[in-house]
Amino acid sequence: MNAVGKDTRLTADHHDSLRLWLRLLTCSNLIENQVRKALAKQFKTTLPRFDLMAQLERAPQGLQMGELSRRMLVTGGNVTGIVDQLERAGLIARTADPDDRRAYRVKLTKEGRRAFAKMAVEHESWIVKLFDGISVREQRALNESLLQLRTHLTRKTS
Amino acid sequence: MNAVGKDTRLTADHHDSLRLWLRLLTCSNLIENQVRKALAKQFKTTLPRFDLMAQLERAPQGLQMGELSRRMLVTGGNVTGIVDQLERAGLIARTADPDDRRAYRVKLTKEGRRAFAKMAVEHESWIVKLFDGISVREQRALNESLLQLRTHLTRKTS
DNA sequence: GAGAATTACTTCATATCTAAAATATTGACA
DNA sequence: TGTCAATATTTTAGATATGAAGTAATTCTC
Repeated sequence: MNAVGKDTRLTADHHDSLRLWLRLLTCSNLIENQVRKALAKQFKTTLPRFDLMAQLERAPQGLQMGELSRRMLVTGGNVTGIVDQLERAGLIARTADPDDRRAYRVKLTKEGRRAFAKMAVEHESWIVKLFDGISVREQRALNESLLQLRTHLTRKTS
Repeated sequence: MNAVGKDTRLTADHHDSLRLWLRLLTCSNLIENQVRKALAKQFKTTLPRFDLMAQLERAPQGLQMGELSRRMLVTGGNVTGIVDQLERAGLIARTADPDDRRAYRVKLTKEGRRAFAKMAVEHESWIVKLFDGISVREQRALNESLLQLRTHLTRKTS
């Protein structure tokens, strides 16, 4: 392949990456908007609050603020605000961390667990409905590709 | 397949959809965070501003506020705020729409076009770097899958 | 073991973002 | 042609977001 041919190919690849990123973002935003609207309508809550509760649900021993921040891919200041809101609503609680007096251990309250359980069932059904029509084979392929991409990005951006 | 078997399979599929969505969101957020930081560091600007300018770059005749809102997948009120900021910075301009006195036609200024051209080159190189290490074949496959998904979601959510 | 660097968290200023209400203009239609 | 729903935009209140600065506790290091 000559120099011009190579340049052309590289340029095309560049545009491929860009287009890939834009499509990824669009798909993500389309789903996010649907879920946000459904959460607001059916449960009077928001996506970040649901996300935070979902993180806690998977960690019954509780999570530190910093750990929540890392898992949710948002800054610490942001987590403070969301935790404040959920705590005010009685859905989660800050408990003292026995090993580190700087840190909290944030946990779901009993009411929080009950509320989340209800929302999680509905949430899953919304997602299933959104993907309904995409073949299981295609979904599995996408799932696998995105796992690879996530691994790649995590390594690259950490 | 008996009833129990079918239930099991359906449940597994449900979890597949959910996991697919979470991976999509994570990948999207990881890239978004990188791009946001790079835009802030190198160009003292933000992702929504860059996005809005990118939309205008592709539409030399200008776009109405509502059209920007639809293309960016955000609400109209949000667009008002971002346009205000960019206009204050002299990068875009609201011009009267000759056919509709309710509407503006938002356009890049000459300075806006110049500024965007510089940013776009860098932006593309960041994206290429982020995907560097994922094979071209894999990127194309993902690209194709996401196009399908986008089409599917657009139909489903409109 | 005292001082320095690090870590965990909050606070602050500012920029997005949404949903809903308000304003102005357009277009359809009886 | 007057009325009235629909459309284009802005404004408002409130919830997320970020980055940076501040406070408190821990850990590293000599």
